[in-house]
Amino acid sequence: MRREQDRRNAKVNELFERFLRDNRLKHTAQRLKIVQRAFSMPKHFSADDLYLVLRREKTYVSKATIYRTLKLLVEAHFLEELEVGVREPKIYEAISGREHHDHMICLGCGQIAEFSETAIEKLQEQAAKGSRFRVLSHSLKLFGLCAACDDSKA
Amino acid sequence: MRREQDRRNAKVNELFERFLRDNRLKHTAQRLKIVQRAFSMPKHFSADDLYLVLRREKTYVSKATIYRTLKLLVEAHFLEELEVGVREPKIYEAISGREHHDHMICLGCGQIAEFSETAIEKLQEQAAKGSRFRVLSHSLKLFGLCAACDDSKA
DNA sequence: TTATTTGCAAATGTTTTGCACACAT
DNA sequence: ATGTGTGCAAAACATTTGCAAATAA
Repeated sequence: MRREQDRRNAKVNELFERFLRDNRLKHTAQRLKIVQRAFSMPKHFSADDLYLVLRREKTYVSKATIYRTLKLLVEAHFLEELEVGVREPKIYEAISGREHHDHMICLGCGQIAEFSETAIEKLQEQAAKGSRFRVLSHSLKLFGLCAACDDSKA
Repeated sequence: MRREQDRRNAKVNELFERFLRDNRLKHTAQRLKIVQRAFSMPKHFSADDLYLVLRREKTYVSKATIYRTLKLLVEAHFLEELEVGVREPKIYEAISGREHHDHMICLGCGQIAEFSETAIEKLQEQAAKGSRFRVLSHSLKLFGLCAACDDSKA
């Protein structure tokens, strides 16, 4: 579905340009490259993954700029940030209108799978309400073994 | 309830000494001090908090030893480790036979409150089972504003 | 023109580690 | 005696930041 991918890219570009305009930010070659690639990366990637991909295709953008731009994209809700472990790099994923979801992280191979349970969300809200806590965001991660790693360990 | 606290300390000391014996680890002054204080700290503390408390009471233990011992205590299930943010220090809390619980972290004041919902746990298991994922542990954090911070912002 | 943005190198801050010495067993 | 544990300083390492040069508006 190359056509499909192209359409999505065009859409992202358009949204991003509007975002820049609206916030009086500058439209630079680096920012555009970063956004484009961020949306054609594997579902989960780190700042360094992106840096390396760009550089492999001869697009030299400094890491500082990668970090600054990813942060920008998270604030603008183009990307979501996922903390997998304290000393590990942050993982990013494109949002593109998808609903929030949670993650299952395999301790064997590092693979990250997604799931969502609106019922869980409801219970969270309920628990928070009990302490008059206003939930702004949440993070639910299951750590364990994916089917493949579990089998190979059996 | 000073009496109560003393009893708990005695119990922890006993359990810890058994743990050391069972694992053929050495019974050192530093380890004992660290464990004692870890169990009489505020509910949530960082390695550095503990380091500073010890040092205030003239117990000089190196940070390296604090870190090594806290790691040991987590492995031995005396303490649990809580990741509040990627670039923030890890937070520890004593377990002492309590059940697992989740956390609500106030973005205003940093306060950490606890809650637990067995219903959520059940739903997690269910979601995981769908992908043949074996859950070994999980982390659920709600980020938002505690009642006080929410009010002061209104 | 001028306020942003970039790239570089240096700083950050928590945690880990190598190594020589000290110490529990 | 000898294998562990400790303290120190240095390393690790993802991310951030100061600053001067480059560039979009």
